[in-house]
Amino acid sequence: MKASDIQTEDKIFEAATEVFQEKGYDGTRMHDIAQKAGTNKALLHYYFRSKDALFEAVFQKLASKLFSKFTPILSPELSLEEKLHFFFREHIEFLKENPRLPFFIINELNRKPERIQRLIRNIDFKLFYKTLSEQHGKEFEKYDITPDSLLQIMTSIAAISIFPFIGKNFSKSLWRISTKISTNISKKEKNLHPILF
Amino acid sequence: MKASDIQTEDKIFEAATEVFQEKGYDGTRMHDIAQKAGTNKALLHYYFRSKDALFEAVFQKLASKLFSKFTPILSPELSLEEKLHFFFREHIEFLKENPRLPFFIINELNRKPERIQRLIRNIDFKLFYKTLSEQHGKEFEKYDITPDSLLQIMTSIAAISIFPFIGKNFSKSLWRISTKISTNISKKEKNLHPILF
DNA sequence: TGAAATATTAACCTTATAGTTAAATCAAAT
DNA sequence: ATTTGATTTAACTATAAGGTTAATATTTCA
Repeated sequence: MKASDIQTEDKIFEAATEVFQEKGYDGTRMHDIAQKAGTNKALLHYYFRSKDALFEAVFQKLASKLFSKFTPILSPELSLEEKLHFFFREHIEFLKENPRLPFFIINELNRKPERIQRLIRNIDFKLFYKTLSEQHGKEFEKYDITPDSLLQIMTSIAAISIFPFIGKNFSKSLWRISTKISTNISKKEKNLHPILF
Repeated sequence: MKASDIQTEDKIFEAATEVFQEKGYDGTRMHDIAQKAGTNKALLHYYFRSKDALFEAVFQKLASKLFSKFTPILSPELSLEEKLHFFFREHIEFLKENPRLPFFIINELNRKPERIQRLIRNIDFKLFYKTLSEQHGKEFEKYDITPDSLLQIMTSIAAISIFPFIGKNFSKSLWRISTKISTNISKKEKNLHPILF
């Protein structure tokens, strides 16, 4: 095995990771990945057999990378409040470094809904809720949190932290304009479209 | 001009609307649209010249359809609280009927960021904030809402209402499993993956 | 070293897809 | 009914994209 072996395979994998995240499966060209990796198409097939297989490898890696960030929620050392703080701090920090990741995952889960089953199969929700209940039962009662509302609450928390990254380009543009409001004098106050968002 | 004129063009447009929303630009095949519309490819080009042109028409229609839902926010007749109620009720109702719309818009805004400029160009944010201030100035002061935090708050509101639809397939699966928790006895409490979401 | 295993390249193949064309059909007005 | 212009169809073209192959280069290790 030569020294550049793993390097080349890694280069391809990294390039694929970038391009797939950026363009999605349908928008990605094998040629583009090869170019980004500094090699040629044939090598992608040499190492990964097909576009599907390469994509699968990238997806699995990225999905577990994202989902592993949720581990601390089951940690017995943290209070509910600490977990919330931890979640927002760590998770948003992570998303800053991987801004395209949530959108990518959601997009591909939508393109191939079968994936979801495979991802979720491994979760034992009963055990999950039981564990949380044992750790935070009193807090749950205090806040009237049931299995159903827990899921709702967590969805909202996820929404607030993830959404700005999903609509990043859009938010950024809005932000840029909105900051101008404080400093700029409006030049013309004519036609306002009824578009907010 | 014959009677079936508008009908055929409309059929194509509707089919295109469905397929583009479902698969995105890259994932859409002209052939599929033609089939769904009950015609053939050549007709798509006859009426809409190119895939790009057809897509552009669909996108513009859908974008204005979505954005027009935000109009009531500037209505002088409603209080801030009424607007919030109105927003959640109407907007979520609308999303129930067009579940793929937000994802579609975000996806395509990301694929062609230039679109954002064109969409946002028409918004006079200064006037927008001024109008809202005049209508709800006291409430804004009371809640310490500034131009910046207003945008943050609206992003969070949008996030909570839109996100469940964006991650719909995923949420649905989670929900289905989570409701089982209440009724089912766990068969095996073995391997729990550290995956939450 | 030199044979075997592994890596790399360029040229080629096949299929899928956007787009075209030219002929056929149809509706309506003269 | 004939002409005219719009509509529809099927067959075709060009190209882009995924994938293959066979020849060449490089590394490893007996």
